[in-house]
Amino acid sequence: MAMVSIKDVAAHAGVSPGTVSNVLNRPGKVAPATRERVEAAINELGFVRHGSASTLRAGHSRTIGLSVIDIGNPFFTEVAAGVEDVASELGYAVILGNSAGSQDKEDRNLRVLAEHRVRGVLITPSGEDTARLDRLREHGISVVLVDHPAHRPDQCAVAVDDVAGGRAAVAHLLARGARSVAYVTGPLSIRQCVERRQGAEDAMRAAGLDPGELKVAEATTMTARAGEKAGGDLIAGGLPEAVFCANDLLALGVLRALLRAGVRVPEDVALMGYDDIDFAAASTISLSSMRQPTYQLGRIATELLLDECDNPETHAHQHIMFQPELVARESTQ
Amino acid sequence: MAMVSIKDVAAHAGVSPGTVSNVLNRPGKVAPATRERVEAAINELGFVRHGSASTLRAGHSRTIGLSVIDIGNPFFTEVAAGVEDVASELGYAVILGNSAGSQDKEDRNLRVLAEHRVRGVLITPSGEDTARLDRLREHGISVVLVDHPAHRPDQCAVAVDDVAGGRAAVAHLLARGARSVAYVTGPLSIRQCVERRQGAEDAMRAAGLDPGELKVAEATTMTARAGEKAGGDLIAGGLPEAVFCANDLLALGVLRALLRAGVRVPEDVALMGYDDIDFAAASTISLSSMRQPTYQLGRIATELLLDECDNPETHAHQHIMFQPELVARESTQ
DNA sequence: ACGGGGGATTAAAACGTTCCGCTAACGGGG
DNA sequence: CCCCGTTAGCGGAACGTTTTAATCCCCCGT
Repeated sequence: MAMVSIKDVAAHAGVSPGTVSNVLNRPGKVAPATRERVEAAINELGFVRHGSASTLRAGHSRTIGLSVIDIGNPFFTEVAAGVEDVASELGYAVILGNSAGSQDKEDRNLRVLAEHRVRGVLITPSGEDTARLDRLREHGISVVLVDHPAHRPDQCAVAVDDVAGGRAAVAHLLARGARSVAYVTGPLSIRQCVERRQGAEDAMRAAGLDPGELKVAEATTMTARAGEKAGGDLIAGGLPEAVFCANDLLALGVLRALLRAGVRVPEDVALMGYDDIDFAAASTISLSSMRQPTYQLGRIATELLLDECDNPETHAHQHIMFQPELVARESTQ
Repeated sequence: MAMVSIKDVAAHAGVSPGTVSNVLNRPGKVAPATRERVEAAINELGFVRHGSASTLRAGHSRTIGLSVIDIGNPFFTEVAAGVEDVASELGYAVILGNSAGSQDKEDRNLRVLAEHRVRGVLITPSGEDTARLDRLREHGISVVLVDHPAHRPDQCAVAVDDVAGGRAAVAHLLARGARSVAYVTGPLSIRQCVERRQGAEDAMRAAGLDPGELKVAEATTMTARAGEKAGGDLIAGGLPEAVFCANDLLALGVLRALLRAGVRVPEDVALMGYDDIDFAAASTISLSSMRQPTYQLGRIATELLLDECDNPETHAHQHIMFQPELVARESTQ
């Protein structure tokens, strides 16, 4: 519990506290001999800068917040890895918040972040309520949206084109010769699910089919278990020639249901997932999927955020929209 | 950027800053009428307490650190979910650090945590170097080990019995009639891998077999890709009757290699994983595995840590050792 | 009517750092 | 040898909160 402060270091090195601070923050400003002496004292005493004091005085911290919808989902995990890598490279700490889809929890998390006077927040919002984010901005906290398009022009956002993704996925299925397609989706309250459906319908239309014929099966959660159930329903209701799932977890569940029922994949039914999580390739019948630059999403969002924080005058807000990439594997031949 | 401080609130409510502080921290101490007036002022002005100032003065923060080895591994993700839930319930923020198996990175992360004067740290250490953790304790930061036995008595730790897990897994395989068993492991620098092997050997011994006959295949990483390669090697080198893998990712890879080669699972080869991640059950041939109370690991570790922080005088250090549970699925019949 | 007790509130001193304005010292050009 | 420019280092105020000791005020008992 030996709290050694900058003053102790100063005394030990025979300089003033201000000089120690300079060694810490602008080493170039201090004469080499003095610097060495101070550094020696720091090591000898085991001094660790008090971040809170620093934040208080300097007016800003080296901390960012990350608020995700489901830390259990490999998609967000990979985003978090990207965020953590960049933040750690630049000496920033990451405070993690898991909203678990609840706006209440998200609010609580944002409040904690505000109290910590984080430099900025990376968030995949749970809903479309932008007021809370604007409130953060009023407190001088930058906000970058992750996997979500921007609400407003003076804001950075990094997203992936879900409409294009849905379109490419279904176009791929149709190109294989499928004429009937089912869409297994998560809750349609989720923006991504809606936009992927929209893309799927676009693809039907482009192929001269009636988009109304896209058979939509809505699962209550986006898990393998829910996918298995949806797969069973599909079998009971008459199989289409191809199935497009809103994410890989659903697709793995559907795959399992089909194989159990003796349906051959892809011969009888072609199957596509979305996200290209690791397990898509590792599945026994490897799963075709739409790859998103997930890790990059996290990296770039963090880079934008820190640029906005560190260079507010030169920073240009950007709305980045990635294009997903089709990965064809066994499940679609 | 309207930084409204406790002083502004005080002025607006016609009280002193001290009273506002009391409303915030010991609402009971202040007369109801005054309290209401202050609360109204807080809402009206949109005041948010400055956590750093609070930390600086109070000498401790409402923040804990979480340092894991691989945030991409579903095991740690689930631990993190448990940690986050408890922390959030008690109003603590969680600073996330991903050591990615590198001691350097872990060191950097611990330094950041120390600077933030976190209340305590939850860590799954990358190696066996305990000095760094002791240094944290000297700075008054409590440390709780997660998925790792305690280094010392005056310390909490929450772990799972890996020797027992390895023993149960291989005993299960032997009980099915297997006489030859292979162990597909991650790097033997990882404690868990070593202990699971030890348990496996125990089980051989208990069944009257020579533990030296356990065929050990060491993969460089604990991923499905590495497992697939190991599976190929196994096939090339002559198949055992049963395979035990150090985690589920490896097992899924082995499974894929076997099925591709036309080996029937479990008829020709029985297969066991470890961790019981969600994808074990979702695999086409569902995978038998050793279930660990992963989420609970995170929850309980956090509860212990916060108890140690909040009730230092009554807190009793605990070394909790969970027993893993065998989950038999298709891959072992 | 007076003194005292106790609850509510205040004033002021920290906490450890940063940063700004100053001084002192030094060296080179005139 | 003086003056000026430059640079190193110092002193001290300020950041927003918590907390302790002191003050105020009201009311009760005598």
